[in-house]
Amino acid sequence: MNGPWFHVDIDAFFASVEKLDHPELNGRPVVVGAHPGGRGVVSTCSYEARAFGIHSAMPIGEAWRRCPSAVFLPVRMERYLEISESLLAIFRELSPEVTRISIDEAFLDMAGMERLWGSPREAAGRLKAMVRDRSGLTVSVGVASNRYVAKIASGLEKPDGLVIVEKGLEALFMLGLPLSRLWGAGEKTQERFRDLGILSMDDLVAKSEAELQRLFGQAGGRFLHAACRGADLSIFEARPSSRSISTEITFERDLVDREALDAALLEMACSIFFRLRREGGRARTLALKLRLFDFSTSSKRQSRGEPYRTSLEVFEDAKTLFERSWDGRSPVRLAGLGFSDLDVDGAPGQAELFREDDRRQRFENALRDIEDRAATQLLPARLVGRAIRKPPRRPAGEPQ
DNA sequence: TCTGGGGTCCTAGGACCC
DNA sequence: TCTGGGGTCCTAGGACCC
Ligand SMILES: [Mg+2]
Repeated sequence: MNGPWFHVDIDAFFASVEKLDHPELNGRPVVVGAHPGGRGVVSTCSYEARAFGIHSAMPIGEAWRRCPSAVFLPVRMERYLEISESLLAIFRELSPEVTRISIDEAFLDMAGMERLWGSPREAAGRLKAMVRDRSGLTVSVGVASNRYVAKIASGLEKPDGLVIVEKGLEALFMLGLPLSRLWGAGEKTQERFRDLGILSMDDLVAKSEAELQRLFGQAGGRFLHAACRGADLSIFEARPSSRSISTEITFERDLVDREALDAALLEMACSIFFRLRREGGRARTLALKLRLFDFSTSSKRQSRGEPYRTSLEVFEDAKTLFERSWDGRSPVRLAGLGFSDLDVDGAPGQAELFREDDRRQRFENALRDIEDRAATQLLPARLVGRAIRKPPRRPAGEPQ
């Protein structure tokens, strides 16, 4: 934890990749996200689109209204992952200690790298040049003595930014920022700040940790007390393994038909179970999420004594949870299903699994590979064709 | 304008045990 | 008999991030 730490953030990542793959889009507003006219939001958009007030998480319909001439494209996650990997490889040329924290962000521990790459400014310049020359993308870099401050710094001069915070100046750096730059304090917390008359970083710094804990809870208060003075509570510490697996789908139209809902449950049960298997994990807790026509959202979960062994077991419990959750009448906007208590340690357990005389089990283990290759959905005949698929998309690159 | 999908972590209350 | 406290597990909901 000595630093300096680099936080590297790829600029307008998904939209930039689309421009790389479709150079004719250069200079045009590009919106990557849901199908315009359907239900969903903007995932990422180019800076030209941002000039129209479009931003991530905006309902796609509003983005459309703001700029009908923008190019609307679907998310091509596999492609972005591929590019993301190649950038990570570049980062690893600069430092052996690279931690990816999302598809377009990573921390580089640059401690002791001065001899190799010169000052942080020189190293960052080199990093940006390598990325630009080899991928055509630009990144924004934040440099600081801890990860929290580096993360905030990288966001200040996007795109193609570089902000360096000298060691010892972290608190001063934070004091110069509006509260909205406080990573980890989102909409609700900003609202509470206003209600409490906390209008600037100075106001927050003036509060004692005990006071902040009284106002924002034990963990929240501790976090805010540290964050506003540029101290790092190791919130970006590498996590050992994933703790949940889930999937959810917002239907193009609200559903009331039980068979169609069952088909969705089955599809989701298969999906999360296969992902669980692929990751070599075990789970004993299943959670169902429902969002109704009025956007009211609820969840129900249920634990059992032994880990799930087949997707059929998952499906059966999913139906039980669903019956306990749904009134049978209210149109359902979204259904989701997930495992919330992954146990990866005692995980693979393949020997044990194969010892059991469970034909369905073996069948599914075998199908795991097929699923990997073909992403085939496995459905009982009764439900085949009933699964809820989003309508086919328009060809990529077509302006709407 | 009409609100995605994938996650992480925290809180709080009740059950149960020591 | 009553009270307190702590730990763990479970469940529901919420805030937040990309
Ligand atoms: Mg980014």
